[in-house]
Amino acid sequence: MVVTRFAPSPTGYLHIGGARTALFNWLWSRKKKGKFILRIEDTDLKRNTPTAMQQVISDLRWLGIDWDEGPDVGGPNGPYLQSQRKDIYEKYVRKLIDEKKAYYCFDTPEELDAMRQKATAEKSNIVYQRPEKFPDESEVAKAKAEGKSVTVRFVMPAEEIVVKDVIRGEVRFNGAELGDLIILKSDGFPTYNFAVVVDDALMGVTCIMRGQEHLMNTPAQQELWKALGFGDLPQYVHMSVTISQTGGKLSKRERPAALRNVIKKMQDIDFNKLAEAGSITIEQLNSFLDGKTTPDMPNIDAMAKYLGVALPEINVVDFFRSGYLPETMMNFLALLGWSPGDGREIMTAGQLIESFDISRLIKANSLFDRSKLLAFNTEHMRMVPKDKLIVYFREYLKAAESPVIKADDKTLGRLLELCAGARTLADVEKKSRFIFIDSEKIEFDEKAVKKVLLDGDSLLILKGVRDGLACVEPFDEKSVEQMLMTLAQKRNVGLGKIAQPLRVALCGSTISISIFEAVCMLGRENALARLDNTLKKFSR
RNA sequence: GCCCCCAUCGUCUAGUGGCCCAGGACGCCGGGUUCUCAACCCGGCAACAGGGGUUCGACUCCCCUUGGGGGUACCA
Repeated sequence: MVVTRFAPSPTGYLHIGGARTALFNWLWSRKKKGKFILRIEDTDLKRNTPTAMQQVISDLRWLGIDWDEGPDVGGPNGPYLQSQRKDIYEKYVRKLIDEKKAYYCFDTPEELDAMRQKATAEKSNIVYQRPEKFPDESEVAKAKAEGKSVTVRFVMPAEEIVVKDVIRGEVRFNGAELGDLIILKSDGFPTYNFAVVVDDALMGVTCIMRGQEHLMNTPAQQELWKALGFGDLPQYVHMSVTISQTGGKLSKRERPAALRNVIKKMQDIDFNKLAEAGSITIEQLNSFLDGKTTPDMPNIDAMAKYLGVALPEINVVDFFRSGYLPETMMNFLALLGWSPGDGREIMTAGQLIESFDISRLIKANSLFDRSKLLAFNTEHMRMVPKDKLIVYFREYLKAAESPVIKADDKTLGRLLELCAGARTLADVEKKSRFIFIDSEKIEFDEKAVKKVLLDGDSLLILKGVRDGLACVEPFDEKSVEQMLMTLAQKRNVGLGKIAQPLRVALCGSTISISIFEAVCMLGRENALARLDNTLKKFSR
């Protein structure tokens, strides 16, 4: 049976690279009717965020990924939080020490740092010098009593280590250059490289699919696996990584970096107000602008909101907030480094599972291209069943705190219909929100007013439109359209000359849903009042 | 510095020695349709990083160069 896993460390929201790794593991387990495990790698106490695990879980669920074993659903191989498996790791560390495959060390971080610096200065490779004789238990007890830090290192065989990778074939490493890695930290927790091996083996993982940034860790993990006597090695699959448009691995750093660039390019920023908006001090802001420190994501987001700039989406939630569908994300991510081979691109989860195969994973890194993502979303907006789309839309509106949320499901459905061909849920919201806000709160786009409202005899035309709307019967989309068409014919102008001024008069901008339908949704009274308002406001 | 991985249109990719003067998709450009935006329809531009081999024949195999990415932690 194929058993795959996704093992994030809970440091924040799930970002797009992690989501892709999770997705491939999930697809493969589903395709092979095997198991998919979610494990949380939280052995670094310093880095863990208390809410991060929940964020990762909800992001995965939003994407449509489920798991057979995990911290929230349980399973026979738990616990699924590494921080709760300390005793298990200790047992295996003990085993290695007893077999002389691992040994105690008493170096302080400062000493190790000095060794590294010396090596860098000499431009030589840093390999830990294994002692002639391994410290025994009495020495350990003594060191502990003296308050020295105690770690455990694995004895790396000084020979060629060949890793068989599904994507890359045989990759050769020199064990002597790898050196003895620490497997148990002085705080008693295992290091990543050790914990992964123990957990993957104990949880029965047969296929390890992860980013190529882990390829260098693999020879050590493989040797550890063998030294621990865990039997058949798992399949290793080191996928290409997703790189960002600015170059480099797609990472959380991109959002702060983008904000920093925006701030530097902008003129007349009140830095005090900006810091206040971001809930940070002016010193912290300056330090951030100098590239020395990075505020937390909520502070970054708050500042971006204050400046009215859109930061590049990096985390799964960013895409949700920008109005993308989970179907889109899954589909698009799956096509980064993989393709079904028959030219199909737009696919449902079912189709992805059906056609997925690790043998078709490609070696080269790929760039995350937002304009193609937008095109994918446009397709999925069309494909998702209407009732499901309404649910998504409502979730989006809620998160965006949009006034459109006041609408009932029927209206939401109608709005979605009217916006057939829209690229994102955000577009639908933008085109319809004017219907749900008070007339006094309509914001007029300066350009639109100048170009459409104050152009020619638009205001005069609007007076005619007003009279027409006042008496058109019945007050429905058809009749309104008919009335406006007749008006256009009478004045011998195109419909655009009538509809555009009306649009700007009612919604303040040149972009909205069908204006005939919008008029009806507003209702006669409302529409007339808003029209009067506008007329009064812009008539000289 | 050292180690590892990678290299087809701007981007995602198809391509496993002849089917390829390289196919699809997004984007872009031109045109059409339209009450706006989007969508839609028609047409167009656009790539095998460079240099050596191997072979009757290389996008496909080998080597070098260049370029890109990753790693080099008591992070994961």
